[in-house]
Amino acid sequence: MAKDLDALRHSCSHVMAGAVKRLFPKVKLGIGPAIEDGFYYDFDKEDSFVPEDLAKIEKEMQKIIKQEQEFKKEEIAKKDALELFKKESYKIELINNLDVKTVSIYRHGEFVDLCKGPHVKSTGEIKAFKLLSIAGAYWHGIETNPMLQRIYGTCFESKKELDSFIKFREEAKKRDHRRLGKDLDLFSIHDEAGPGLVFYHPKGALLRMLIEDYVKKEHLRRGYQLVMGPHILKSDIWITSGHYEYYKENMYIFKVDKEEYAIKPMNCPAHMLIYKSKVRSYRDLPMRYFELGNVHRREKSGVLHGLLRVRGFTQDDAHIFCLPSQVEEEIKLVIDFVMDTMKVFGFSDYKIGLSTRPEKFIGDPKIWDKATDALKGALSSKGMEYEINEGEGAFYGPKIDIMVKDALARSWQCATVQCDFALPERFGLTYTSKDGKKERPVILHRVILGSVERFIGTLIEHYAGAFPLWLSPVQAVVIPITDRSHDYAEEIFNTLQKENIRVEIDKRNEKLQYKIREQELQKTPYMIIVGDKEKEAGTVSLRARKEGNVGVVKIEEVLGRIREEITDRK
RNA sequence: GCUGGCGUAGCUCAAUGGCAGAGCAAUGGUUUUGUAAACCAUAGGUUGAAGGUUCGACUCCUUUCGCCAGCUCCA
Repeated sequence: MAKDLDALRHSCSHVMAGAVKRLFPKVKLGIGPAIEDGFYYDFDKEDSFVPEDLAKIEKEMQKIIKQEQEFKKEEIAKKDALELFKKESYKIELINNLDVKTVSIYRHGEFVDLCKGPHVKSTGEIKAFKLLSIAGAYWHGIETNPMLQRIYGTCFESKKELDSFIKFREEAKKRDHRRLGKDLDLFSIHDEAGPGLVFYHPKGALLRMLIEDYVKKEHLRRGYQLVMGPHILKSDIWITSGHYEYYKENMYIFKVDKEEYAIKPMNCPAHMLIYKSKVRSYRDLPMRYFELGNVHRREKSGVLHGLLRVRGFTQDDAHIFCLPSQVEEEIKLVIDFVMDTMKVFGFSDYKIGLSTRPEKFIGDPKIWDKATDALKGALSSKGMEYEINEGEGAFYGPKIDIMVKDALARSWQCATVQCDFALPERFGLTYTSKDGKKERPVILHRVILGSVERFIGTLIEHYAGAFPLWLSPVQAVVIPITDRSHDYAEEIFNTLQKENIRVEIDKRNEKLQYKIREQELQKTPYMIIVGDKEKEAGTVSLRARKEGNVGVVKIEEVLGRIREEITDRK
């Protein structure tokens, strides 16, 4: 079924290109594939498309669809294709790069495109489509190539599916963490202080603390040791680590008293130095150093995105020093750790990628193969499905990436495990083996959440701001109805606070409805409403997020309910 | 960084070359309220910044900073 949908979308992209060609005959065609949520087509056009053009193009597409033009495939000789597309320089380039004698082309109406298909039978089969946006995109996705104009669209088998897709996008927009971050007063980012630098407001800082506390405890429980390094290190260290050569563009470097320092973009060197501070035995391994390491990277301005892509962030970073024979077992433990953690935070939708040796690499290819096999072995022993990203590994070792999907169905990398053959070499790390020889340990870099910032961003979108009770910055609000019940409300407030429940009291001179509305918008899990009746009977009126009015209960009941919900998380 | 769009009060937006405005929020009052927005009043602005065109610029032009949608890169 998915294949049919791809053909439909791909056909729709041809129809769009046909319409664009009719309206703007001078444009040159790039490529136009089906993608996960629809399709796009890249065009080279002198002046840029404007949003109004999308409506015009859609109208023209409707005409083509109405005419029920047949998609016709032809196999033609390469030289004939070169002649046919002689005005389409991008197509010429594609044809020249094909190592074949004949190429296939598809026609509908007057439009013809180099294409291997498949397509639907007729343009009339396209029932529900919509053009979504215009954006720039490099030819072949290479930064140094000319930038073409890409029109994104989507297409479904029915109007109903299209409508629900559009609706999903609107819903997703509402839970944008940047919007919710402001509405829920969690964090802010200030131009005047620097883009990509996050300020945590009291509720955001509390949320972060809760996450970090959990993560720290889990690491200690799983045999990691907590370490800490400084925020600035001399450039010499970055020369040793290789970052100075490979990563300088992204580093904040400065001079003090003729000595050059850099703000750390990564935590590795500190952990290397701690390892190196002593002679290590094979008996010590594996050693697992963990740090909530705050790093700064000068990311390109165009890539910054709320909390999901920032310039200063905190990684739940660990380096595992181990024997080559321990790699697979350690990776299995990391995968377990990741899966357990994702479950605790409520994520179930993720995708795993395994990146293999790139063209430029360091180390012995045999060790690479062994490490890659260890990664594969760990994944398959866990019965996990993964995609292989051929040649996408870092120059220093292969890696596993675990992506979590956000509300806009964008995948964000959270957890990653990377083998590293470079750093032990560069820092001259050794351990003494059984037979008394100096050997190199293998290093695994790994993060579980990835960056705390990014993780909070995805959490906000995942829960649409309605965090589970254990993560809610404010767990309950006591709302007195009139000032006659202020004393009683305070009594209740104190009772909850004594139980370590994060509670607030709203004594403002406002109507009950008004206060409730505000707390609903703040996604507060529990509202404890007290008026004359409750005061009289020694009860409270409980209102729960999602459920609405629960009714009149004893405060002990509320406490029990909250305690249970908090311990439920694991 | 690149392509395109956008930048007006704390927030959401209006004013298309001719007196910068509304709703919400804030503040002061009135109201003592029963499960998603009571009422009145007050205050709030070098229209992101700098320069230019013009009798006159939120509006047009240049530069710059930032944001947004993508591309490239990435935790």
